[in-house]
Amino acid sequence: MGRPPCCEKTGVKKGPWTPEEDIILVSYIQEHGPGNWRNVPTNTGLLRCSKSCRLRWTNYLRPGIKRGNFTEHEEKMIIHLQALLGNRWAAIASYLPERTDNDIKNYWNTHLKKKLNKKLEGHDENNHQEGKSSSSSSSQSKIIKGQWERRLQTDIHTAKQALCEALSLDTPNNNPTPDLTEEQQPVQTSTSYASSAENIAKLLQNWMTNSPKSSSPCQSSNSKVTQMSLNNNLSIGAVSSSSPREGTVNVKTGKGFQVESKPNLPDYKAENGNFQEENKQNLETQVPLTLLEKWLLDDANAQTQEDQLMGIGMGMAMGETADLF
DNA sequence: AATGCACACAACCGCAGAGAT
DNA sequence: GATCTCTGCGGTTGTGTGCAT
Repeated sequence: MGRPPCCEKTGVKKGPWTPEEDIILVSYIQEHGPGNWRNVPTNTGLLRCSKSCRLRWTNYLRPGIKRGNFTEHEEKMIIHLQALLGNRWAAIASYLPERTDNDIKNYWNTHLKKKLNKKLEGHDENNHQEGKSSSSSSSQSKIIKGQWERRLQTDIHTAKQALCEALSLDTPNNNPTPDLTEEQQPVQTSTSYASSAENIAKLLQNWMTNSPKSSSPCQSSNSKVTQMSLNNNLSIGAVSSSSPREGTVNVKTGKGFQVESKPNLPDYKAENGNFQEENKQNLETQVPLTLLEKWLLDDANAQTQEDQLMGIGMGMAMGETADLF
């Protein structure tokens, strides 16, 4: 049974999103809430694949996303979590609620991987210089591999401790990014979506009134700059809420948000039923965090869980990441 | 000034999981 | 249980930008 494509391949626009498309998408989601992505292109008139709409929303338009440079602390967390979890970017992202998995993945691929490789190469060179016994790269790799297996047993505890420290230092709501200016800092409010919704409303108003001439598709650099500012505007004041709202939403699937959707577009106040993706994220960030913390702290289960860990993150020697710092 | 290259990031693609029917 | 549909995830690609030559 062949799986049907998520959308018709013909007549589907690809490439960078224009601000106009963003506005359309955001306003639609304001009205109907995120979900039912299959209907989004038809209902909005966007010539985009449903998946593209979802991706655009979850990665860039969704409230609560922090963009810009990763802090040193975030970097540490990513490295440790990657060592623990492997390339499970969504899981890693759940510990950094303001970052998307795509962002983390990109950052890993472009920055951290190189950084680690450099570190590892430095290790290799040191090994060459220190011990001339390793005459070939293959024998060295065997040694490294053997070392890794042994070191895993000891370093896993170090990694646990490091991650534990990282987690204790970096609770999302009380750790403003030190590298960012005040303007760049996401505004932390208790009214999670309300403020961001207002910003979206402002954005919509400004865009409608100020840029009627820009309705032509703007590509290249202008488009990018506009998109960035748009994203920033949308993100302001949309940091994770203080506590997950209780409700009837299926947390796992995120479904059920339509129930309380408001038909009136101009009302951008947060509705309980809308933006449950946000709620879902909050919930998901809490649950695995608890589990991990439990895992970190539960030495009694250490051996069993280390066995489980052997199955993940095999590509990364834990000790190597610990050595980074 | 023109060209080429490397890098960073946004977006796409295909697969898998899970719920609904 | 089989099939359909939707969503999420991870890998990969495409494109814009900045820098070096």
